[in-house]
Amino acid sequence: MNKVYEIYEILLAHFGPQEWWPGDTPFEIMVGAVLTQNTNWDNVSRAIDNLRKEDLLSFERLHGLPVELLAEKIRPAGYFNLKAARLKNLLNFINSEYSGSLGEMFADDTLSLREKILTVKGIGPETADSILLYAGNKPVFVVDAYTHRIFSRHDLVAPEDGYYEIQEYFKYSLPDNVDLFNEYHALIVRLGKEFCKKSKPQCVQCPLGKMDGFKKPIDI
DNA sequence: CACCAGGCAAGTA
DNA sequence: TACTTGCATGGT
Repeated sequence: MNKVYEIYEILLAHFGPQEWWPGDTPFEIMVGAVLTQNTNWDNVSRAIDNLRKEDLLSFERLHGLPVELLAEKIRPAGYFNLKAARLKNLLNFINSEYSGSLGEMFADDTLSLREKILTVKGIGPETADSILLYAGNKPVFVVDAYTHRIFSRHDLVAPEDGYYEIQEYFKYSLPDNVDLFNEYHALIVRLGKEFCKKSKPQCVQCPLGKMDGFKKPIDI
């Protein structure tokens, strides 16, 4: 039993299943993955509600919407001009490469699809992996700022480690399972929000605080 | 008032 | 290659 899996079990027991993005369409999940870049999900939710109200949550409707109007709809998500352009880039890519069909896109080989998505301007590693995991149900582990902060504070990865080093660490520590990757990332975000803030290094009530083999609780 | 939130790309040296 | 900066709304 390795520490990475051990932490997963502790978090699941402590928080319960997070049920991220349940019941939504892959298209809506993909849109959310772009809108949530460096942004609180509450704000993203408002933006998605604006799109839903006008029945714009489909490839055809969103692809046909001028970028200026799209920006206006997603204003609450922040960086709205930037994100409108990024969504357009992604939709144009799916249109030209997969005839606008997400089903066709996700039928592609996962690793080559990942490489192709990464060529879209505005889609980086975390957004690409979020789309693959949460919209496409592909076994790809998503690394985010919380993952880096939590696991480096617990001395399981180095502070200078980048996205791919951390992703490899998780990949080789866990079974290749979509549901596990889905739940684990959601649990990490939950833990980060509640116990591992950027400006508050001390995790007094942190559920990981009592584990053997860690230098926890983190003292500052 | 300051700081943060489920990043990314472009600019600088 | 390794930092730094712009992007922007809404909650605490």
